[in-house]
Amino acid sequence: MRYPPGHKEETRRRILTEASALFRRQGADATGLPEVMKAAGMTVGGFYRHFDSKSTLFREAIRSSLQRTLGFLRHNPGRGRQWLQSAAARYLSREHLANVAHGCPLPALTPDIARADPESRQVYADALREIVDELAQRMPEDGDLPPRDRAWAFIATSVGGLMLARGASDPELADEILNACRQAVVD
Amino acid sequence: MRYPPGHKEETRRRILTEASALFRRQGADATGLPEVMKAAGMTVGGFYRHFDSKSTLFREAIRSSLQRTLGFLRHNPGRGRQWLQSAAARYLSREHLANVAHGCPLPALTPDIARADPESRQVYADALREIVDELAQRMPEDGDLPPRDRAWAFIATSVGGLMLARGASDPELADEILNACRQAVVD
DNA sequence: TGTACATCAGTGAACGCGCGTTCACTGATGTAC
DNA sequence: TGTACATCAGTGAACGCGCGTTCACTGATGTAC
Repeated sequence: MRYPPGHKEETRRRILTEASALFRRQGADATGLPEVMKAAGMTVGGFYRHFDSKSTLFREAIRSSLQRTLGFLRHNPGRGRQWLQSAAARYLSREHLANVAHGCPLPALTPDIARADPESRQVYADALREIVDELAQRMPEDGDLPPRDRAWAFIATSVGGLMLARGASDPELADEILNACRQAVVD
Repeated sequence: MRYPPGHKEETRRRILTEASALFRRQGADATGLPEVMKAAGMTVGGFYRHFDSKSTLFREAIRSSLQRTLGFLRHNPGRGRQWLQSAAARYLSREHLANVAHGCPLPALTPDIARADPESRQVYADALREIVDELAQRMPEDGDLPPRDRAWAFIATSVGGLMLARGASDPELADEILNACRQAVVD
């Protein structure tokens, strides 16, 4: 072969990274393959050496970005109330609000996923289960509800809050939403 | 004129209704004007007698569907814990889960709105303020946080929970999310 | 060591298609005189 | 009362454009003998 070993894998990874960012920023339908390939430093013809179709690319982008989110959760040390507070502060921050392209895919892409093919939704459901399992273990002991249910509520409030704040044109309104949700998730 | 009085307004309303449903079901980018006009029983050429552009249509669809959601909130009688319980039971139900086209636009379209033009985001922000005002008045007295903050958390958990549940391909997983959020929002 | 051929990641033009928007036209009714 | 013209919601073909996908080709390297 005329390329060093690992070259193809590296190219595939680069396409996936760029596509994943563009999908989150613009939505899946508004992002064209020519644009993705240009961002990866190639022309569009080469795409099909790496992926079967645009929907396969979307599926793999979901998979890799959700695994990245899971990685962040696992990397954040500790548990209990303190862990929750720190996780919420990071997730519901102005930085995360502004950084759609490299942030959690859930607030940016969940509606696109809900409209996607069954295989993509399966990838999403599997990753969501891993995320809720991880969170359930980190939940504080107190509370009437089982940890897993509190974990779901934490995810829903965080994802919903960040997403709603991103829609608001007014930064003050966005801040108000982020602050309220940050306080609510730690009780 | 060759059409009875009110005919044009009625046509405009019909286009808006159909567009609003299609946007929620398929996303704004995946919904074409020919499709919208066909759903309204017309051909595409007539569209521009009623709206300036597709983005204007999107903006008006957001406005009308968010006003509808606000209408449902206002119509639901009572306040306090009971009101919250009943609102959550309706919002986080299997019926609402399955009925994307005629349900609340927030879980279906917020990412599309976040990517839209400033005018559309302004319409969204204004409606969101009306919704949180309405909810804050209905919140139970108890709790450490101000009613408005609890209202934001209620919205975020409800919208986030419904959206996340819609993404899951597995109905059991979806039910688990809905149940957990329903219990969490009433404390 | 030299030569012929195979491999295959990537190029770039081409395909059919549906998009948002424009526009000349239709035809039923209202208005002017 | 009758006729000529204006109005305007809606039609349907056309426009330029970018999409997802295909495909003949390139050219550097590996392999066979």
